[in-house]
Amino acid sequence: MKTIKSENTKRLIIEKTASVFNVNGYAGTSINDVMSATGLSKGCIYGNFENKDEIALSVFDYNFGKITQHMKDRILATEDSIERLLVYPHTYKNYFRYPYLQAGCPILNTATEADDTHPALRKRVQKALDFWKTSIENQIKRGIDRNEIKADTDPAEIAIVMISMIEGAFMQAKVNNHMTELNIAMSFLEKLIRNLKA
Amino acid sequence: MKTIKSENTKRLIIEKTASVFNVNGYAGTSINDVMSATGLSKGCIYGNFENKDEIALSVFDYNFGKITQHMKDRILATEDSIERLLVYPHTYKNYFRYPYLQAGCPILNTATEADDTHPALRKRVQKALDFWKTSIENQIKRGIDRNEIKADTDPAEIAIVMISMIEGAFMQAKVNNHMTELNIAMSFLEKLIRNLKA
DNA sequence: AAAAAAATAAACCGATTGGTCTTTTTGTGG
DNA sequence: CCACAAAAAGACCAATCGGTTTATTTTTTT
Repeated sequence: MKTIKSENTKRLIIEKTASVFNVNGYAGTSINDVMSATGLSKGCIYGNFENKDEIALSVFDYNFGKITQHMKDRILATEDSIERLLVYPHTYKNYFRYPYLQAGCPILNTATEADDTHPALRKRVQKALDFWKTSIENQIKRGIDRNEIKADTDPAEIAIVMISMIEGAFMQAKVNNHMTELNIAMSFLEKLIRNLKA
Repeated sequence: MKTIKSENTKRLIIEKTASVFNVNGYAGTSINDVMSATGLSKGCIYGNFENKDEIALSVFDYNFGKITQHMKDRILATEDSIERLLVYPHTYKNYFRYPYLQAGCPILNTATEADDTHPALRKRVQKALDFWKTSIENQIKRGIDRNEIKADTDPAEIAIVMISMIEGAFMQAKVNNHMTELNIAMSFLEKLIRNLKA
């Protein structure tokens, strides 16, 4: 019988280790790290999660959910399709403002680590990436329907290009620890998006 | 006194573990992995390398060197600046043909793992990334001088956009285990490059 | 307030980690 | 062919790994 308390600790573990996993990676994060991040004992952690995998999976969902929620809020704040697409470069240009992006993009981090080594985690990233791509495509289709975006725009192509540019530029920002490349890439992406205007 | 033999084993260790580190990452690769990949004993490995760090660093240099050499060869095979720039999307479109890219782009893999955790490795990635960016910039500048590329082209901007698109698209290819996104992104990049023509 | 159940703490487990040390093998110069 | 040094093998080390088990505490139910 699940109690409120156990759900609380479960959430606490996820929240407190969200950035730990994002920084150190799956292989780089030990149960000891989880213990010190949460202040909980090993027994407590294994009482709430089956194993390390389950924690990592939950943490990924949590991190991705945070970004998704943020994007959704920002996108729904405007009606114009072009403005909606611009939410992505705008957000990543100011990524340091968002705690769940400061440690790096969870998709990028998890993808590069899990692609060859962790099937379950990899599947999550695949789904997340597909969800993201579909969201962008839908916004573009909506824009075409509303005559705000050129009719000959290829939604899939633009979605892929947007994701590629964001993730690639983000990688450079993280490794260089400065925003120069990210800003330039995001400004370029903005130009590209504005060029889609009907 | 360094003998030829020791240099040979050192090279063997690097070559045999190059893909192992690229697949499993630094934290995910153990000395045991190095032993089974090389068929050598622990004593032998530690006789040739100070520690795991030194192996990882050497392996990164090796992997990056391989790609760099390949690009250099391909680029020097043509005189035209646009064609030279196109070498990048062409190569990554066919990355599966190149053993040192099959396990993933070492820059991307190392960057996402080392950015927050491994200063020495991170510095290597920074240098590699900077070298790559400068190379592209120089090709663009050369193209402008030769009147093959539009004079108002911003070399830094194009270099950053190219690297971002390649790395971001590559990440998607690896995590999805198919080429769709990579092909679309690289085709887009080709269009973008051809558009630079004076 | 007592009993039952759930949650947490902490001792404990075998396997594996990166790394060292000693022994054995191997290649080389006289 | 022998002596010597370099190189490789393998036993060994403490620390840490993910995970289990048992004991204790806290919460809930009666």
